[in-house]
Amino acid sequence: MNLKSQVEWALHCCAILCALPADKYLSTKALAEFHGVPKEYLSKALQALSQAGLVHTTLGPTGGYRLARKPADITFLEIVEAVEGKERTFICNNIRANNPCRPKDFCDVKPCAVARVMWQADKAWRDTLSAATLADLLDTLQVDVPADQLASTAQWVLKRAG
Amino acid sequence: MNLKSQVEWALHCCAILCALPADKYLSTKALAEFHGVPKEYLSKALQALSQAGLVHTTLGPTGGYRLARKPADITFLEIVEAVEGKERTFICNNIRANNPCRPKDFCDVKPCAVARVMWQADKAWRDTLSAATLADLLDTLQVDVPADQLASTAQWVLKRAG
DNA sequence: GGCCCAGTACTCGGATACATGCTGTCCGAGTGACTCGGG
DNA sequence: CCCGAGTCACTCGGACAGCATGTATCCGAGTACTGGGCC
Repeated sequence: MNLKSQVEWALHCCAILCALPADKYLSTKALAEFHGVPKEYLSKALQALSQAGLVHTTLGPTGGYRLARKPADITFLEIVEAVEGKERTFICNNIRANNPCRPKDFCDVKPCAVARVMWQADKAWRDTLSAATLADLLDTLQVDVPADQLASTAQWVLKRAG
Repeated sequence: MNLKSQVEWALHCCAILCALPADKYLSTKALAEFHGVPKEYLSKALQALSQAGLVHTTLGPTGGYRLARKPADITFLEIVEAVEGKERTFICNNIRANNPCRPKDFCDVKPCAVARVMWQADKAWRDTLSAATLADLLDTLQVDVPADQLASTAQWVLKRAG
């Protein structure tokens, strides 16, 4: 049970898109070159972000992606769910129904007790992810990454933006 | 990114093993029939539990599995990790290293900021799972499941125990 | 009758096929900006 | 100089291999019960 690598790519791409002027777009090609990942496959992740309404896209030359909202209004959870789907990680097949001691017509009022615990953990995971926004990530990067590297990266983005 | 169905099976099997007298064992065959799952494949999950030291096993006609510890001393996390592995769900490939604006010999002191957030969520998930024990599950079942069904199930287990 | 021993039936455990889904690639359709020729 | 058709670059979406992992199955190794033979 691993998250797909597309999740990592999507998160990093969103971080880069934060450095983009409001009226500009950055293409899949630029994002793929920046991160050193296959362009065609990365586009799948970006399409998912687009369908989820997290990024805005335009066709043609100068086309590409930009964030649809402010970094403070986009959470990690939204990005992860856009790529991985919103389904819970634990799927309950209700195998308790196979219990031979159980009446055939027995009707459960509550979900399986095992599933409830697993879903509670799933919720804790999602709550943590929804508490972190892209703006928080940017703040962290301000501390972690040397200023000159941040500046040159921003310039690289600006140069490739259309 | 879904948990394997073996996780569900392992959890339910542990719940059933709780109803077992301390000196008895329950075979894979019995557990498989009880839950309506393939015997051979279920044995894989039980092997994982055995290797993790959560259950004790014996060979021979009266052989099978039983819990290695008291239900209050076995957490959901231990069972889940026994089957799914202890690795984090988010694996960081450090794609920030591919940033063209980054000095080639740059050495990171901290893990990637994106990964840190993802790992924090992963920790929240695991913390929730490690807070729930099999004893808690039994308490929940006492409330959810009719007493007669619990009793007949316990009797079924006793009958199949060797 | 009691004890020992070989056989048997049953169990776990590892090794082996099949299916599903992630990873990666390719190509065609559609769209917007740019270029260039004509008025 | 202005306008319009054509060209180009880019996105989007689907279709297609390759591979890893989950799913399912089979067979061998080992152990406890069982029945018979022997003392």
